Amino acid sequence: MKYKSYKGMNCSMAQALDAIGERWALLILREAFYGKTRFNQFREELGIARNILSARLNHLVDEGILEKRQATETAHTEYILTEQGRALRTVILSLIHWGDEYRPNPNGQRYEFLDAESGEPLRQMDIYTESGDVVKPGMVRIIPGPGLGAGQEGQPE
Amino acid sequence: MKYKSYKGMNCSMAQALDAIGERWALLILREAFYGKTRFNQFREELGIARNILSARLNHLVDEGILEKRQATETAHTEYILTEQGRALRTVILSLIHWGDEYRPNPNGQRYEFLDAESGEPLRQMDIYTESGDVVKPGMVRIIPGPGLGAGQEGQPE
DNA sequence: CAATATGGTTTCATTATAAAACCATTCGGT
DNA sequence: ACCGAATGGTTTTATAATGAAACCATATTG
Repeated sequence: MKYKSYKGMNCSMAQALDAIGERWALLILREAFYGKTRFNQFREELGIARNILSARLNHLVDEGILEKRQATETAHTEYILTEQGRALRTVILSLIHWGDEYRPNPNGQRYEFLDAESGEPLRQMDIYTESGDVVKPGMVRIIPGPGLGAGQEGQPE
Repeated sequence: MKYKSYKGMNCSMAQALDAIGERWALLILREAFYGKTRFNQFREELGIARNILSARLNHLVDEGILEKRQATETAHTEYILTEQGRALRTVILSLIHWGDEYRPNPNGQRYEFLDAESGEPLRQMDIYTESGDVVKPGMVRIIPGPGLGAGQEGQPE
């Protein structure tokens, strides 16, 4: 793969987008998050071309985000989220919340989300300090870390 | 526009990805989040081709995610996050956190994030119930909402 | 044993991206 | 007034990714 890859940027977000930034990848992962596991489930739900779906699933398996399994007995293939894949839930839910807010479906939300244990609804995704206060938009301060060559300073939004 | 656009899926996450899912878009928005505002700042920081950067900036302006301004006096152009754009901070920070965790930069993080008011570091992005409990991976329950159902199943095209 | 389900791969036309060249305006100095 | 650099683009042209359709190989079902 030569066209893509933001490699050479030693930046973790670019690496993240190398793993999941291709067209369809996040929608596939959303379906996985919703519990879909099979090739044809993804295909039918998303209307994605077979060859592209195949390429994406292989890529996500290579990246360690999905795991490919042969279901015993029934002998069909399953694609299951790994721990890395499940860790993308914050990305997925942030996107869904943003879309619900700024690009809403005229018929209302397709799904609603609850805590499986308590049955409580979820909070909107937000940014918190370690002591639990909400950080307001524009109030994130960005400071250089060890991975940056000394000098440049990031500014608040 | 035939290649892009996940239209026809009446799903807010697909709409979100139509707005910000193209190659480079999220990296541009990250730079905007970091305080960059100018064409050449984006270009130099990201190494993106001028024509593509131009196309992306125009698209993000059309989507209402960036606002284009003529800086008074100095007469240079500025691209500023709108409220919609700032609301993508949860998406951006989720991606950065995931990348830091699973695709770390060998030299360490490029930036660290603090609450501008208290100076406190930020929590890892996570999912919370309305009463403030963390929802563990795999413990989100997804139930059908009003947008699902009646004669509209993700009919592609 | 034929039909169907499943999970693909191959081919080819279309579309997006990247690099480089070119362009127009403004600004700062002499 | 003139020169050169800075800024913010647009226009080519080659290459790479995508999408649709056709094809294929096993398994299972009836």
